[in-house]
Amino acid sequence: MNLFTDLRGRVTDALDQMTQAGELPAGLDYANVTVEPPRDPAHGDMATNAAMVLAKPAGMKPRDIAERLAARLADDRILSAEVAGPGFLNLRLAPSVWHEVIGQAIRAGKDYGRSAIGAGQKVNVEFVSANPTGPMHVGHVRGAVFGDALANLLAFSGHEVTREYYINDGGAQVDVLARSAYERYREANGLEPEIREGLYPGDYLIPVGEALKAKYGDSLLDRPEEDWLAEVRDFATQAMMAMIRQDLAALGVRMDVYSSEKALYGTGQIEAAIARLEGAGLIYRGVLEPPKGKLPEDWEEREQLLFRSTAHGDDVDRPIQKSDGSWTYFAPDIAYHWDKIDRGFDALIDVFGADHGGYVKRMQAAVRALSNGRVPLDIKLIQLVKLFKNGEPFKMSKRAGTFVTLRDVVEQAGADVTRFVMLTRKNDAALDFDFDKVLEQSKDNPVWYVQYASARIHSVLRRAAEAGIDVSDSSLLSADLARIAHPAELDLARKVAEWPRLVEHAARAHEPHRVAFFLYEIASELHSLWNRGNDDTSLRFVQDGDSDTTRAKIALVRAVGVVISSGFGILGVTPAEEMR
RNA sequence: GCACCCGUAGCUCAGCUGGAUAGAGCGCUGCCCUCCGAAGGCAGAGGCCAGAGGUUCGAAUCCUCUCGGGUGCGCCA
Repeated sequence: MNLFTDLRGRVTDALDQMTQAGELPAGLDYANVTVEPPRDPAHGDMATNAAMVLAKPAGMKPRDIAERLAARLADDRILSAEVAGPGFLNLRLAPSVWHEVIGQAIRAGKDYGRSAIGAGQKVNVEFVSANPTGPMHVGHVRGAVFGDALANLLAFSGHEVTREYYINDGGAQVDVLARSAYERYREANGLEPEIREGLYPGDYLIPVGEALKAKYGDSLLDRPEEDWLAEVRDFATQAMMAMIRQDLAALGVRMDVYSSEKALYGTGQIEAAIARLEGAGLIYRGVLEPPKGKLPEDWEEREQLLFRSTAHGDDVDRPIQKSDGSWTYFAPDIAYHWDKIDRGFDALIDVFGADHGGYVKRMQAAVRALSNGRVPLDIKLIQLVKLFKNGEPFKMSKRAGTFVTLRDVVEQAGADVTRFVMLTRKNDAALDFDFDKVLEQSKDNPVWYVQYASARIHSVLRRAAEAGIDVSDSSLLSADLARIAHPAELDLARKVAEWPRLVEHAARAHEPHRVAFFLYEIASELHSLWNRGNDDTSLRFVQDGDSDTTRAKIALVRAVGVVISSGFGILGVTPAEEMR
C-alpha cells in the first residue's frame, strides 16, 4: 500500500539476512533506519541511511555496510543501489514501480492514502468550544477548520475519532448572557431595554427576547433576578448553542459530542476528580507567590486549594478553588478531562486559541496525573487570523458594528475556500485572510490553483471520453502503463506515490496543513506537465488516434485526481469539476 | 521576572520529527499561445536559516545562552 514502508521492509529484511550471514552483529536497532525520496533527483528514486545509522553500533565503516547491503537489494524492482556521499545508499527503481502506484491509486479511489497507523486507537479531538454567549466570529473559524481537518486526518489514518465541543456554560459569562437576554425580553414586551455596561449588546439576542416572550408572556417582568435567572440562562444558552451549531454546519463541521460544563456541577464529578488527585497527594491548601515583575495592584496573600501541577512539569501550582470556596474554571476542566479519560480514549487532543497558551502545562499535568501517564494530551494552539480587505487591514470592533462573524466569512468566501485558506499556514503561525485575495482567480490563490488542477483533470477525462476512449476505472486499470515512460510523467507518478506517506507524517505530527501544501505541490506538477504538452505534443494526455497511449496517460491523470479528491476529503473541500 | 510560541530570499511562508548543493508563491528580469483551458508554464537573479557556543558521520531542525517579536502569568473561561 505504501511504497516507502514497503521498501523499508525490503531494506530491513536484507539487514536481517546480513546478520544471519554474520556480516552484521546481532541485536541492532533499526528504529532510525529510513527510506526516503532524496531531495536531489540525481540521487535516484530512494535513499536509505541504514549504513550510516548502523555503522557505530555495529562497529563498522558505513561504506562497508552500504556495499554489502547494496549487493542484497537488487531485484526486479530495484534496478541499482549505489553507495554515495557519507554512506547513503541510493536506489534506482524500475518504472514499473511507478506504474504499480498508478494502479493502486485508481483501485483505491478516495481511499488511496488511507492507512492503519492509528491501529484503531480512540482519539478525542476537542475543538471550538466557544462560549455559548453569541455567534461564532472569525477567531473561531480557524480553530473549527483545524480541528475538523485534524479529525478527518486521524480518521483517515486509522484512528477512531470523536469530535467534541465543550460548552462553557458554567461560569459567570452565561449569567451575563441571561441578563442581556432578559433585557431583550423586556424589550419584546414593549419596555425600554437597559443594556448596561458589561452586558452583551448584540442584535442576535433580540429574537431570543421575543422567544422568551412567546414562552413566558409577561410573567417574568418586574421580578427579582433570582426568580428568572436560571430559567432565562438555560433558555438563552440553548438558543446560542442552536445558533453555533448552525454556524458550524455552514462551515461543514459536525460534532459527535457536546459536553456541558454546567452538567458537571452537582453530580459529584468535580469532587471525585479532585479527590482522585488528592489521593495521589497532589492537592493541598497553600498560598501562591505573586508573579514577579508584574504585581497585580490588588494583590493580597490568600490561602487556596491548590493542585500540585509542578509535580508533573508545570511551573507553579494552580488554584482550583476561589477564595469564596467556589471552583475556579480549572476544576470542572479537570473533571471534564477525567471524564474523557474515563470514557476510554487512548489519546486526547485539545485545540485552543493561542491566548490560552498559559493553560497548556497545567492541563497536561492534570491529565498525566489522572491517567497515571497513560493518556497523552496534545494541545494545539491556533494563532490568530488577521483580516484584510483590498490589502488593507480590516479592523474588527463590536462597537463599530464591524464585528465579523463566521457567517460573514462563509457567505463571502464560501465554506470550501475558507477551509482551505485556514489550512495554508501552520497552526502556530499567524494567518492573513484577505477577503479579495481568497476569491482571486490566479495562482496567487492556492485554493483556486488546486481547484484549477482538479478541473483540468475532469476536463481531460471528458475530452478523452468524447474521443471515444473508455475512461472508466476498470478500463484505465487495464491500460498498458509501460507507455508512461517520460521522466516528467514518472515524476508526477512519484508524487502520487508520496501521498500515503504524507498522510502518515501529517497524522503523526497532528498537522493537517501539510495536506494543503501537498495538494498545492501536486497541482503545480500537473500544471507543469500539462503545459509541456504545448511544446511537446507527445506529452499531451489525449493522443489522437492512439487510444492505448491515451488510456495510459489518462490513468496517470486519474491517479492525480484521486490524490486531489482524497486530500480535499481530509480538508473538507469539494473538488471542482470545472471552473466558471 | 517567569513560561510558551515565533525569527528561513525584498514581502508572505514551507522545509517530510537529524540527511546530501536551502524550497515555493508574490515582486523583479527574459522567454512560451496555428494551444488537450496561457485563469497557465519555463528560465534567471535573490540566503551567514536572528547571533554565539555545544551534541555527531551530518544541524534550519536537538541542547545552552544572547538579541528581537507575539501570547500568557491567583477570585475571566
